[in-house]
Amino acid sequence: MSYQTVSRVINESANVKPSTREAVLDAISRLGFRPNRAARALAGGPVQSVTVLTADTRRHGYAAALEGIEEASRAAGFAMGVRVVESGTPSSVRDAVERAIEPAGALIVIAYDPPGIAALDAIPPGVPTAAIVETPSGNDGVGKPWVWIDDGKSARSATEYLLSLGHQTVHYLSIPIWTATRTRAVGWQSALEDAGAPVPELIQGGWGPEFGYEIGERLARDTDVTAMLCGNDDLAMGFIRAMNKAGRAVPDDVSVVGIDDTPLAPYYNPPLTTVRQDFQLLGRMCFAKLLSVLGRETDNEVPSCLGTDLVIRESAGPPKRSSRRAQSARRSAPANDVPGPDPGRHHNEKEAITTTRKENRNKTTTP
Amino acid sequence: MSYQTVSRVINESANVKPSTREAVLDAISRLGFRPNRAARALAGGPVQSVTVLTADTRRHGYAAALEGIEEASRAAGFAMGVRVVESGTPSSVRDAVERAIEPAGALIVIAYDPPGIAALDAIPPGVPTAAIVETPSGNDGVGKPWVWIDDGKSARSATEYLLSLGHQTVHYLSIPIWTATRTRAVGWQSALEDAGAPVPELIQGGWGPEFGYEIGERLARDTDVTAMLCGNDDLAMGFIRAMNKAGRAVPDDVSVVGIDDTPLAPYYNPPLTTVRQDFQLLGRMCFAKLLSVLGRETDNEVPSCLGTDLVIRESAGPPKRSSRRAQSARRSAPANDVPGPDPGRHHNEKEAITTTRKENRNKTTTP
DNA sequence: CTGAAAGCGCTTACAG
DNA sequence: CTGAAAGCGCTTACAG
Repeated sequence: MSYQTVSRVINESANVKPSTREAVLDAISRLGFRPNRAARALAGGPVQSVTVLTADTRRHGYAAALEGIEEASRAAGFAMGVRVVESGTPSSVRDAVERAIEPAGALIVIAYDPPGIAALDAIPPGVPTAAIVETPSGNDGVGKPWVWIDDGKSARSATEYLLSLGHQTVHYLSIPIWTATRTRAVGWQSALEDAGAPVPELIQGGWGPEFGYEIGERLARDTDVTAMLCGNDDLAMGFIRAMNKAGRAVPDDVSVVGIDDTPLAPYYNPPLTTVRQDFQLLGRMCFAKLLSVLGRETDNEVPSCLGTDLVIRESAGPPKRSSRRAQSARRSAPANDVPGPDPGRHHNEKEAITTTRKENRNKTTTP
Repeated sequence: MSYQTVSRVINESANVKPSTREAVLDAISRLGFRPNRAARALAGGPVQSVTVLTADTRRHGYAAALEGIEEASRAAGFAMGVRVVESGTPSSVRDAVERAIEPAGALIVIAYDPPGIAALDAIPPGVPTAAIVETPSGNDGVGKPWVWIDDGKSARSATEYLLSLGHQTVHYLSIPIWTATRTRAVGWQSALEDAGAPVPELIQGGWGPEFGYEIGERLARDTDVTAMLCGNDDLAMGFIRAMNKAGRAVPDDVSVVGIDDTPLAPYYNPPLTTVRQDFQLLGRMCFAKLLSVLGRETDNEVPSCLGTDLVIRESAGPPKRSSRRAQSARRSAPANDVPGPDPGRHHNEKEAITTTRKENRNKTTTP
């Protein structure tokens, strides 16, 4: 029973007599043997680890995706590394990529921002890679080991919901826009255009609540703003806080809808109406893509695009002081009948706390 | 110029002629040479990677610590892996530990919960390890490569602050208590005892806002509760939300103080008074401990214990309907003069948004 | 100061 | 089906 045979058993190669396989397996468990990853890697064994290249580890989408990747990779017996890429010169990005490749052999990159996109671009050919990206324009994503969330639809359905409540138009406070695709902005704008509503100027913010707060202060006295869609929940919370501070009530004076459905969204004051995006699942999908790149795909094709769901809570409602046009449109605004966290069923958080509601297509604004 | 010489240059061993060192260094940068980590590890080279064993990657303390570890490890040229340990049988924990050791050679464990504590216990001797732990009782922590936050002081200063506002006593909604030390609870209780205030029964919750919400609903009608200290900000936010839902105003009807100072705390409604605990710095300290375990310590001794700061915002104030004893104590309650996020300086978040205030020791309640 | 040697623990062809 | 051989890229003693 030589070492080579052990290797064969471990790597599940064919051509091992069942009885010797048994013997080896038995010895392995008896002795607590565990193969040395470094030696395997050196000898050219199969890749058993990923490192995730990302510009951030804390913001909702990133952290949740990381969690999903960790779960999936652990389930597959992979080790997972994390390496933060900072924005920098092309050569510093290349350096970061090299250092990420080296211990792992396979890469996942979260390409939501310039550092991430630069890192994805800098990966030398031949390195097994999967990526979480923003919605690719056109057919750019087909055939690539990429996954994304259909956030254009997120913005669209949130905008449509706000219009259906009777708002004359919907303002949009965006997360930073880097790519040419700007999917969320496009979803928002096209929803307005389809409804014949005026398209206000897009407001660019950052990722954190401080930007929402800052913009909120600036807009607090602007009564034209009755409905605000925010590019993520953090922006929405910062914005709501600024409104409250300025004495404007949410949703009575202004409706606010976020995007993401962060863990705190149901417990904000008021509970945040938002669009749920399941980044954790996205992370798992991305790892599945990587597995297929490595030639270890499961039977079924791994999907690339993940849908979203509008979650109606209490931060949006019909406009209070109706303008001329909103007035006539007010008739069928759906009642907001979801009063917040369900007391009795909090353990079953996902199901109990929120009411999910697929798109609401009642356009209430008339051209 | 043989390979051995290159190795010597890379590992900064002495005894290399300056001119050859130059030549090697030059060739390295010209050729973009990068040593293979697997081979180094195999050949018994120095450890250049850590894996972090943790039961969670998303909750504030964990995620922030992970971020700090990542930064510090990257700065030191280390690769960082993350492996989630679930609670399980001793043998499954041991297995997780083995799998974490193998690709890295060095370990950091976040031992805030049973899985983390079990993992720390299961590490075989000889494996370089540092840990983030709860405050050790007595002298248990001295000499060990452990770091912790002085959260007993967090709870104490928050309790003292609430008492100084004129509250007769302070209730405490705890995060889960696993260890015998229960530092936060002890800090709270001793602050009450020192002030001669009655000690209400401790309420045990979980980590997430849903527990705060649940307890809040249960206590909403209990007017004895005028001041609530929560074991973390998530609990505090859930609790406040339940109060508001039940028609009780914060801080007018009940004061709430959290612990942590999460990124959203300044933007909650109302902005949360809380005790800042810098887990990111704690993560960096922990990595420094690991470096010293590996014999690569910096000149200065790495500290083990990290202090905290009370951050006064708007969720706590003097009691409104004063009870007999609080009445007489009401005199010197400090005014709450921090109105929330500072509009003009939001980029400088840490400095601008909050007002930090070291312990406030005016005991206002008399025995 | 700098080569030549041996070995870290595995894997992949190659013989039997 | 299962050994013996060679090598992955480095490092650490050992000679010079």
